[in-house]
Amino acid sequence: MTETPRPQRADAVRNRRALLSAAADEFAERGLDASIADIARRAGVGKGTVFRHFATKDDLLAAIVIDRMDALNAEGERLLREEPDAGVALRGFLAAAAEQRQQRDLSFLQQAGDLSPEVTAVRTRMYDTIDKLVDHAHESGAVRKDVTGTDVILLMCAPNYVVSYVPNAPPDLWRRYLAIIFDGLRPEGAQPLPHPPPATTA
Amino acid sequence: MTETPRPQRADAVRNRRALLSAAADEFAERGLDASIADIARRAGVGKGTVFRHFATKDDLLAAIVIDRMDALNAEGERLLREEPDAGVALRGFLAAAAEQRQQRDLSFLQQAGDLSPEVTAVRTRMYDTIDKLVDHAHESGAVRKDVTGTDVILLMCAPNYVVSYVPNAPPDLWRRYLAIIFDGLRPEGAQPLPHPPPATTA
DNA sequence: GGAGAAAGTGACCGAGCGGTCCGTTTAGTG
DNA sequence: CACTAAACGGACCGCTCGGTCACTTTCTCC
Repeated sequence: MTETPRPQRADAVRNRRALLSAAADEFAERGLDASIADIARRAGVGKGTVFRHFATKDDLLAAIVIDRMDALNAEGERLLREEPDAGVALRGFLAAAAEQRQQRDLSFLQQAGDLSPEVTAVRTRMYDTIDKLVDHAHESGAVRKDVTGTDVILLMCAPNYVVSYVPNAPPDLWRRYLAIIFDGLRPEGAQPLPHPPPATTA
Repeated sequence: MTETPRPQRADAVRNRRALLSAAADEFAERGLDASIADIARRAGVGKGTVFRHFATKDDLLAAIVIDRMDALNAEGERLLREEPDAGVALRGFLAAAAEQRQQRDLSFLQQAGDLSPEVTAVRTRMYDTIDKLVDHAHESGAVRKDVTGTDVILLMCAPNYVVSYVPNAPPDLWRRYLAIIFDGLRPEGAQPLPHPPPATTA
């Protein structure tokens, strides 16, 4: 039943990879409204080629988002499996998220809404992983009980956001703000939170 | 020496006010790329009128930014004068900042860079006020010593940022995240910070 | 109420965008 | 090597945007 969809031509796979990489760079430098023309030029191909590989600009963006979220989720699952200290695991995940986004300024990723069912799927998977990390951290007492997985998802991107307003920020300044926020998550001396958590994000 | 620059006509001041209000609303709803044409329509004037009052779109934005930052700074100075508990004062200021930005979604304000010397001036004034609030909080022991004024400036907008990813968020959800972050600023049980603070933002 | 300056208006311009289309090039195959 | 389908390229289209300008309307003051 499975069709044999004639493998892609060599130049096509090469160009697709170049395009993905150029797009990530370009989005990183100019934000979400980097132009397709610039991306094409950076990848050394014509504009038409971009649309041959990705039907719309959003599809191109979705491909990048899926790639990164998948990698991040994999790291989360690895920590879940291999790191016995639940607090260290959660913090390690948050660090990985911040690092990935800092490496090439990928903060634009956050602005990407629901681009496609695939994006929604990989995001849901990642949210599940985060929920598990937070549950374990609750059980081990590393994180205050009134903080939910959704809270952590929301706070996850805050260090990068904060750092993005520092011109020429050193590449690991985010560690400072992650530390402050993580301290806010710890149970010691925590004040009761003034507002119920939001429902889980769809 | 002071010239007497013939006061503005009545319709001019009326339209200017309408324009500022319409622009704030429009920017709040559509972000920074709300179009001048839409703003003009909302204010009930022609497009040409917008440019009569504000030479460029950036000038219009700058006028709004100055307005809001000035108000916020005034509140900060009031707290400095009237609130004896330095911890309460700092927290009150952060709450005022979050509230102002939430009220009409003004998160776009953060994205506004250096639009004009006036913006830079009012921003510098506000930063001074924040520095004083933080200094007092240090002295009274309400805030950990290794957190600087610049840190607070950077973290100030994080609650709004976080909430902006919750669809149909209740209007004071920001309080939850301000509480978490503020807990991270308190000296009790704080872990040493892993990275030096950035230099004061110009 | 009338003169003149100030303010308002919307058609218009040029630039840049995402996306299309078709003639051309090129990788794979027997 | 020759042939074909896949992939490429870039001129082109329609649209929207910020900003301009010549003309009209409205306020203000005597």
